[in-house]
Amino acid sequence: MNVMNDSPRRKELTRQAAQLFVQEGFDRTTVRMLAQEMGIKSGSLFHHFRDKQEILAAVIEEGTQNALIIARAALDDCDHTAEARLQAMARAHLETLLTDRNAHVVALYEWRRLDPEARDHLSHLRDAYEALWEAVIDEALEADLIHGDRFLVSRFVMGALNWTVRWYDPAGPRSPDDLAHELVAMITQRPA
Amino acid sequence: MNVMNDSPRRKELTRQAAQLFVQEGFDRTTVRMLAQEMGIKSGSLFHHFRDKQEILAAVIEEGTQNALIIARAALDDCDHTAEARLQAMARAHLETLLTDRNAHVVALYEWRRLDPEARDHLSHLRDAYEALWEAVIDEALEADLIHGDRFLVSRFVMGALNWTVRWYDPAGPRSPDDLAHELVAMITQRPA
DNA sequence: GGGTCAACCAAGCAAGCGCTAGTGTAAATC
DNA sequence: GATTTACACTAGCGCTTGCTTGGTTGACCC
Repeated sequence: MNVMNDSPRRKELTRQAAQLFVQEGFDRTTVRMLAQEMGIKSGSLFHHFRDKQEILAAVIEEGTQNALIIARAALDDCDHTAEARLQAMARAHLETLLTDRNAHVVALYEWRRLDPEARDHLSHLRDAYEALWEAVIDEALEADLIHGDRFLVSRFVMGALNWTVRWYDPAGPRSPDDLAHELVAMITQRPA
Repeated sequence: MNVMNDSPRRKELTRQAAQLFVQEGFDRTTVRMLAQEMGIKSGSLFHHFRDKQEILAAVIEEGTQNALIIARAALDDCDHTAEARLQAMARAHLETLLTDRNAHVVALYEWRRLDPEARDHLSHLRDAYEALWEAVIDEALEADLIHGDRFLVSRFVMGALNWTVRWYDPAGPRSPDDLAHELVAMITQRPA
C-alpha cells in the first residue's frame, strides 16, 4: 500500500478523479468509474488511496492549494491600488474556477462529503484563501472604494463569483476578465 | 397506486423528504431512510411516489412554487420605486431561503439529480422566478439605480443571495431584512 | 540471480441499494 | 352487506456498491 505519499502517479490519478467528480458528483462516481477513467482495475485503485474518501480529500487539497497559489501570484503581479487588487482577485478566482480547474469546483461543491477528520485538516487551507479575500476587501473599504459590513461584503462577493460555475459558458463571448471588470464595477459603482 | 395526485398526505411526506435531502443530499438519502422519517416501511413509500426521482421532483416543485408565490406577494406589497422593489425581492428571496429552508435549498442544490424529463418540466417554473428578478433588475437599471450588463448583474445578485445558505446563521444577530438592505446598498452604492 | 518493490489484476464478499409482488385492513361508497 | 379505495405491511429479487484478498509482473539493485 502506497497511502499518503504524493507520488507523481497519485497526482495524475487525483487529477483524473477531479474531472469525474465534477461531471457526476462525488456520490455518483463509483470506484469502478474512477478506475476505468484511470485505465486500471477498480482493485488497483486502493493501492494508491486508502479509500474513496481519501481520493476526495486529495482532490480538494490540490484544488485549494492551487487557488491559493494563483491568487497570491495575481496579487503580486498587479498594481498596489485597492481597485487593481480587487480586480486581480476576482479575475484569478474566475480563471481558477472556469478554465477547467476541476479540483477547485470539487472543493466548492463536494465539501460536505468530506468526513469530519479530513474537513478539519482542510479547513485551514480554505481559511487561508478566504483571509486573502478579506484583506483585499478591507483595503477596498479603507480606500472608500466600497462600503458596508466587511463580513457581509466578502460573503456576497464570494457568492456572486462562486455561482458563476452554474451559468458561465467559457465558449461564449465573455472572458473571465470581462466578468471581473463587471463585478468590480457593480460593487464600486463606476461605469464599466 | 396513488401517483401524481397531490393529497395532503403526499404533501406532508414531501416536506419530510425535503428535510432529509438537505441533511444528507439526494444520493445519500435511501428510500429506507425516507420511510423511517415518514414513519412507514420502505415499500409503502411507492404507494405515494412512482420512484425516488419523483420524490425529488415533488420537493423541488413545491420549493420553487413557494418561492414564486412569496416573491409575487412581496412585489405586490411594496412601494413602486425601483429601489423598494429590488429590496423586496432580495428580502423575499432570503426569507424563502432561510425560513422555509429545506425545499428551496433542495431546488438549488439537487437540480442536477433530476432526470431530463423532470428537469424540462420544472425549468419553466424556475424561469418564471428568474423572469421576476430580471424585470426588477431592468427597472433598477432604467432608474439609474444600478449600472452594467443586465444579464450579468442579475446573475451576480442571485449568486450572492443563493450563497447565503452556506454561511448564514438564522440564530445570529442579522435578520434577512438586514442582509437585503446591505446587499442593495452594496450594488447601489448608497450608505447602508 | 536472488531480492525488493511499486503497480497492477482477477475474483469475489458482504452490505446496501431501488423497487416489486402479493397481502391485510379499516374506512368510505354503493 | 358487498365492493371499492387508500394506505400500510412482509418478504425478497436482482443488482451495484466500496473494498479485500492473494497473486503476478517487470523494472531496478546489490
